Amino acid sequence: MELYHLKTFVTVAEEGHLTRAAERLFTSQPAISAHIKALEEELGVTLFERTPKGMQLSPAGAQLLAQAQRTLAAAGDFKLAARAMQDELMGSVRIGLNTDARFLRLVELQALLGARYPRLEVAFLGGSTGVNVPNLRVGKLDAAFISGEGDDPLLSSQVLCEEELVIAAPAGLRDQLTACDVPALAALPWVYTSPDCAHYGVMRTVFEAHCCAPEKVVLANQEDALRGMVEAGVGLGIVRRDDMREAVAAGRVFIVPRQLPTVSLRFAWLTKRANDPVLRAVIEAVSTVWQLAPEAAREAG
Amino acid sequence: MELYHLKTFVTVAEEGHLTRAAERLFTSQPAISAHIKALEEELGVTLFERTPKGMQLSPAGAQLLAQAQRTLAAAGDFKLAARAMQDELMGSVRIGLNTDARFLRLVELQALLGARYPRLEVAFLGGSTGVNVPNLRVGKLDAAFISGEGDDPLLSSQVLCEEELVIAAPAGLRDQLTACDVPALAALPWVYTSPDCAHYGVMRTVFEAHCCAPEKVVLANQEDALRGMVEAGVGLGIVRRDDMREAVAAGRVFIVPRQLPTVSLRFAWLTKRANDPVLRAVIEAVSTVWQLAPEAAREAG
DNA sequence: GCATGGCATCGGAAATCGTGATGGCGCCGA
DNA sequence: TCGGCGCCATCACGATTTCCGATGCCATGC
Repeated sequence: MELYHLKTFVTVAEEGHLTRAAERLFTSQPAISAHIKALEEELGVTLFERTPKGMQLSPAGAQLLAQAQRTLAAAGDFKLAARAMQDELMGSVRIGLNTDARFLRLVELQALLGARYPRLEVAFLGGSTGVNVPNLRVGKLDAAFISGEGDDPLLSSQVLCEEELVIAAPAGLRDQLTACDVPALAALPWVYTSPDCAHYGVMRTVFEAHCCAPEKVVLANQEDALRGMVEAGVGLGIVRRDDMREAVAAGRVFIVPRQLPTVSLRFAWLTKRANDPVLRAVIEAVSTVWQLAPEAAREAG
Repeated sequence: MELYHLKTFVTVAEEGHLTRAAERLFTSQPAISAHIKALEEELGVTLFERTPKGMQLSPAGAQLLAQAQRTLAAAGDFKLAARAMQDELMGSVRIGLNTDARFLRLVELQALLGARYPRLEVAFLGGSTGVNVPNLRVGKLDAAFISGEGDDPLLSSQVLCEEELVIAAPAGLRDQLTACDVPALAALPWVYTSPDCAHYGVMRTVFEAHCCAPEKVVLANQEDALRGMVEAGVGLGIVRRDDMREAVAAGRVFIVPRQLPTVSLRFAWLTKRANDPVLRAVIEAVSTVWQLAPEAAREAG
């Protein structure tokens, strides 16, 4: 028993004639005659009384008609639902964060994704560059914001902006900071990040160029934790300039006048998953939010 | 899109492998691969993600799975319902009556039909032999009780019993009925029936044999009406003997001691509909109630 | 009595479906 | 690192099903 049997059954019941039903179904009368016959034989029930005027539903056929229509309706719903979602992007995407939401423009990204793809489930998972990269590799994340060069061979990424880094110092240390040369800075207490963070690389670069190492006091893996400690007077730290504006204006912190190399904020994903339409949509949305041309996406070095 | 596509879809979703699904469906792996492919192409939706471990439902496929199962369930219900009623007698039958229910053993007949065929709708429609026969011919009745010879060429019938008829007279006429010869009877007032009633034929036969005609007073088409009029003293009438026992015992009526020919009570139907299973079942039930051998059914003369 | 309209049946053509073999692709263990 | 393995996609061919046109039968209506 197949759907076309049921379709024929219902049509014949509605039309009352094999001939008319055949016209409505764009086929021949013998064909639907065979459909009805096959259905009746399979079910062991005579569905119609054959009269000289046409096909009249038997009592059993009348009872079964409703269920046949229900079945066809269910099939129609199925098809309709499928058609409705044929172009719609579905699924879920897990995006790793490496810094605060405002800087990453998450609200705008979420708004854009929500408007374009209402059935897409987006999860923003807090973290850091250091944890995001391995999570990408093992599939715990689908995409992530990272800072640095993006030189992982398995990852692709696009640059969103250059982060301007500065050395921030607590106001309480201003007296000890008469000279701003590197060795003097190294002698002061530092709040440092984990080695897998791009800021750590910047710090290391600066000090290694002068063959000295900073005085490490405490490790803060999370950016806001590091910033809080700097503001609280624990020590110096490397932060994004715009992240410190408020504290600088309030006088709790000052910026050491020394130029640092910038690091790239990137949006990264597993190269081999680049063809996933969900991923492509997210990348496209990120590009839009950061006002990049779509071709700005580039393979990782 | 056919049911087997949906069946394959659901099975693959449940098994997670084309190969296993193929085993469960007793077919080959390329076959169901083609099913899935055809379904996906028709719907424009990828239902599965192909992984090295097998087939994993895509988000769209997961959403559609439930509706596919609903459709299959509806189809299964349809089949089940059909199978359940494949041997069960259904439909409706209209049976014409020509006399009182007790004499026709309607309670027993109804009980038997109800027990054997719970889905059969039975309608007993009051009437008389005279109206039942044309109603049978035009299809207003499916079967009927009639009295007489059943010589209609379109009808078949079986004899249920012989009705013993008597001439009943009101007690008030006893004085005038000293002689019981036919001419004397003809001179008395008669309650007569319509010409299409078998009793009328009996009356006519009796009087025509003696070349005289009864004094007609009033026509009573319905048996109980005739009986009531006889009891009320309106005139003589021809009735079934056992129908008058009560009135005779009560002294309201007496029986004229004259032998009358009997008429046959028959159960009749349209010959060309004799193969209708519903009709056959009803005929069989009537035979049972009247304790006839099934082969007692005979063609009309 | 003939024309009409309805369904059932039949034989051949056409499309469909199923099968077995084959190939590509990841994964895993040696 | 390299076969072996499991899995799915594809192909060509054979078998089955399906469809069509023609025909026949039957009941009805004019």
